[in-house]
Amino acid sequence: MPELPDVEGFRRVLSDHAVGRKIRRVDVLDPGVLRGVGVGTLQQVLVGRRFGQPWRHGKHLVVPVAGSDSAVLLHFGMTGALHWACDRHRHDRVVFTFSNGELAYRDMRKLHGLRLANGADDVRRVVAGLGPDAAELSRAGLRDQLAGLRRQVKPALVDQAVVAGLGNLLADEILWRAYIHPRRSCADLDTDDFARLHTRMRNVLRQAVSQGRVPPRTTWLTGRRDEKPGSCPRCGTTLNHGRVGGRGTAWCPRCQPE
DNA sequence: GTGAATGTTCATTC
DNA sequence: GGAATGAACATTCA
Repeated sequence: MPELPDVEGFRRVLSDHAVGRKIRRVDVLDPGVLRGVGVGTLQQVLVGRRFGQPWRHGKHLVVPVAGSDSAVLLHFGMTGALHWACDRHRHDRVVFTFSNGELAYRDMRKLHGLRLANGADDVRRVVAGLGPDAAELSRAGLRDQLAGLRRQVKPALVDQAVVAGLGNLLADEILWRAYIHPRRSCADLDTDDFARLHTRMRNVLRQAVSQGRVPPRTTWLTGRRDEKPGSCPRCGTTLNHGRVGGRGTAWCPRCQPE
């Protein structure tokens, strides 16, 4: 689930409820999600302190710890989420308790997790390997990242080192809207292709970010692909399904010619 | 039992 | 060196 819009939603959850509140407790229900930090250290650094304003780059969420140079780094893998003031769930892995409620880091598959950065350099290293954030990317910026790459366009879009924040579903959604076949080479894209790609990307992100998720609407490709095969929301043609860059991919054979 | 699932990383092979 | 592929991580679901 978590792509850029979802992580932006988690950022808002944190920002709306938890920022500035004193952290009363940190309960690690499953140490399996802690990466490179132990339970004791995490509690020592956090309990009694407050979170500062969280920020996001791509799918990474950085949560500064006020009054220290540490920061909690969150990545949600494929099944992670932040929930506020919820009933305990079996996949809650870490729970932060504040005076006004609880914040749970919930993750079924535990593919990623929670790290602790010590100092600004540590934080910088997180972002260092990532491309520009998809939501901030200008048209020229997008072209700069993709133009001339001898790769298929979909694998390039989901490569976090090229553009940060797009995942499997969003990439398919954007390509479908831009009338570009996922297997086309970046090197083949012309000025019009880049223009459409950028416009559609911004549009999809704006709508998805406002909802904090990729909307399940049936006017979106994302809302139809699970019907297997499902039909194109625009022209009604039966969708194609295949593997591109090793990932399950859906596209409309009519709107997105090879 | 099998395969696939919205993510990332590492090894291998062309 | 780049790019594509497959496996690995842990867990659930069809």
